[in-house]
Amino acid sequence: MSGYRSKLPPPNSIIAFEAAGRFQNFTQAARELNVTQAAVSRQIRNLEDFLGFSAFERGNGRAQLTPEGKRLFEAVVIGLEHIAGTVHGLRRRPKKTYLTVASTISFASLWLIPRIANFRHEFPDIDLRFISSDAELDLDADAIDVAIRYGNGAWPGVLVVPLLKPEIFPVCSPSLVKDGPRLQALPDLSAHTLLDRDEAGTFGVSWKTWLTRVRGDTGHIRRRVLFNNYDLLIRAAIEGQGVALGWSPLVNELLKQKILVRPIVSTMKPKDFYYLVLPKDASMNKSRDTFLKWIRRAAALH
Amino acid sequence: MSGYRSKLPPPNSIIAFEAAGRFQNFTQAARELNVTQAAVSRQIRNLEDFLGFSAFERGNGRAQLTPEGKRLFEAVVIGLEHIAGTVHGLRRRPKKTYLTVASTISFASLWLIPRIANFRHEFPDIDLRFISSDAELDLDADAIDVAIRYGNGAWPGVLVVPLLKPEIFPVCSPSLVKDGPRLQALPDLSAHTLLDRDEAGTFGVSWKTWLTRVRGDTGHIRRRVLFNNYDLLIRAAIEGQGVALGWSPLVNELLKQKILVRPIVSTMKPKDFYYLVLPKDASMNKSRDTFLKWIRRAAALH
DNA sequence: TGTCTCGATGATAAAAATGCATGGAGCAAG
DNA sequence: CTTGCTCCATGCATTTTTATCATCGAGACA
Repeated sequence: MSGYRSKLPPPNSIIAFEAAGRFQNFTQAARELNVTQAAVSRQIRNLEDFLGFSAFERGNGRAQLTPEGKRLFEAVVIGLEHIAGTVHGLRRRPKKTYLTVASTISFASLWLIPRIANFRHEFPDIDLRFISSDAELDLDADAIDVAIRYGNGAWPGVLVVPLLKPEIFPVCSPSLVKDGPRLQALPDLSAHTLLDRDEAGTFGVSWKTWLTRVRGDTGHIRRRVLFNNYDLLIRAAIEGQGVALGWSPLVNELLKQKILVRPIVSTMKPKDFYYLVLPKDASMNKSRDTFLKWIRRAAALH
Repeated sequence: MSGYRSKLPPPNSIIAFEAAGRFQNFTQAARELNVTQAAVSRQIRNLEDFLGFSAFERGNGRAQLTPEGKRLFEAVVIGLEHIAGTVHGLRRRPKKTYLTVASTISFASLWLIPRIANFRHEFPDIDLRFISSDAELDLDADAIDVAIRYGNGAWPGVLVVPLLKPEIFPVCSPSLVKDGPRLQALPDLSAHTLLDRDEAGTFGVSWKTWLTRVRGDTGHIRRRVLFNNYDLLIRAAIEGQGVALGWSPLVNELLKQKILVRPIVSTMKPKDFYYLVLPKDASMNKSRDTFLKWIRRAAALH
């Protein structure tokens, strides 16, 4: 007996292979594994280098298991499952740790919450507590481990890491484009109801500001409806009540699912960012580091 | 289902754990895996961090599996064996590759050959061809992939990497020390037969040179026996026929096994090294890289 | 014919594994 | 009860491995 190092492909590649084989799709496997597609591609390549044959038949836009690949896949599933089952039975979960995450209401409801299921699933041992508030919170006083703030990053007494660069552009429901008045270029906005953020909102860009920045003047505005809550504003847009200003990271998912569309390509790129904000004395905290890694990756995928 | 990344310990640690569990000894496991004991120790630590319990009971100079560790070990063996068996059946061995290694006769017989079994075992797919010659060979003409040469490293047209720093000191058989004339300090050498290298040998240090360097003069020499082959010379020393000059990397193994001993601590450190010598156009060659990695590690362990 | 999606790949950056050197703990033998 | 072994742990530096980023090309779809 001489150890499995020489009898088995690189162990990491086996894990990647299992996921890739299950989905027969590297991209999906990558998503599950929380890595990029490129990483999976290379891992599979490593595996195949070791094996000396192709485990996947690439080609027509997909990756299908070859017959050998399939045999291997089945063995891997059985083997890993055997180990994983035992591990599961034996493993002593580390004490649940609590992690407090603060963000604005709109960011939480439109960006964070929709993605958080993935995090809970990946890291069931980390209990999250959310604080959503548009006021600027005191990290220490509220025992906040991580905050997400929009602004210029110049906050004293905290550590600051850029997370997302926003972009602001008109969005509306697909039905409005189809059935409502013409809406293809900036001047067409005059014929529409504009859903606007109540200026009382802390930050946020009003249509007036946006039009001034993008076209130079505001032009004629037929009707404005005001919301003091971006979440409600977007909901109104989804229902076809008018045209809203969509914030890129926040509405991306809705655009992707075609619940909202961008009738006009004009866009505005504010100087400010969404930042991750950490208490300055950020001591070693595994849960927090896990969360940070996760959220930065989630942000990279928009 | 969410992928084994979260259900299994770091995959590499599983491989290390299997070896460590099998030997119940990190040091031996490390040897098998071709890594240091430290590496194994850390891998086990990783595993245990994930598990949340100790897989080994350390303590009295050994590492014994805990009951949980044992359960896990059994599961791991079954799981890995299942995968490895299938891999074994499916794997297409890469075409055997031939690797030509040149060295001096003495280096080959005293250092390389004794260690090469390990290499063959680790990398059965690499076929080695040896060229042993004390003449300086032409790497290209003889299709040599790797040569080991002793000297100052100033060879034109080749790549040169230091491998071993030699040291030269008297050695003899243990019985000679016990039963022969007193042999504890330099002057005692006068009473002994000195086994010497025929000066015709390309390099090599004669007793005369050695004594001059170490003591200033040669003193009285009772009897010299000459060999034109270092291997034979060492063999004579082992049989108790006299005192030889041992070259540190070459006789280390014999010293370790107490087939030879060092009656006198005086030592001489020549300026020259054993070097690995590669053809300058060293194109990508996996077998060669594997061999280089192996030999450098072997050299690190003397 | 554009527009998508999917996988591959070269250049780098980030992360993990390893080596090295060293320390402490037990154990065995003088 | 000291000395010398062997064995595991660990801080620090380095090497090796992995992953990312940014692109590309190929096929699918409309």
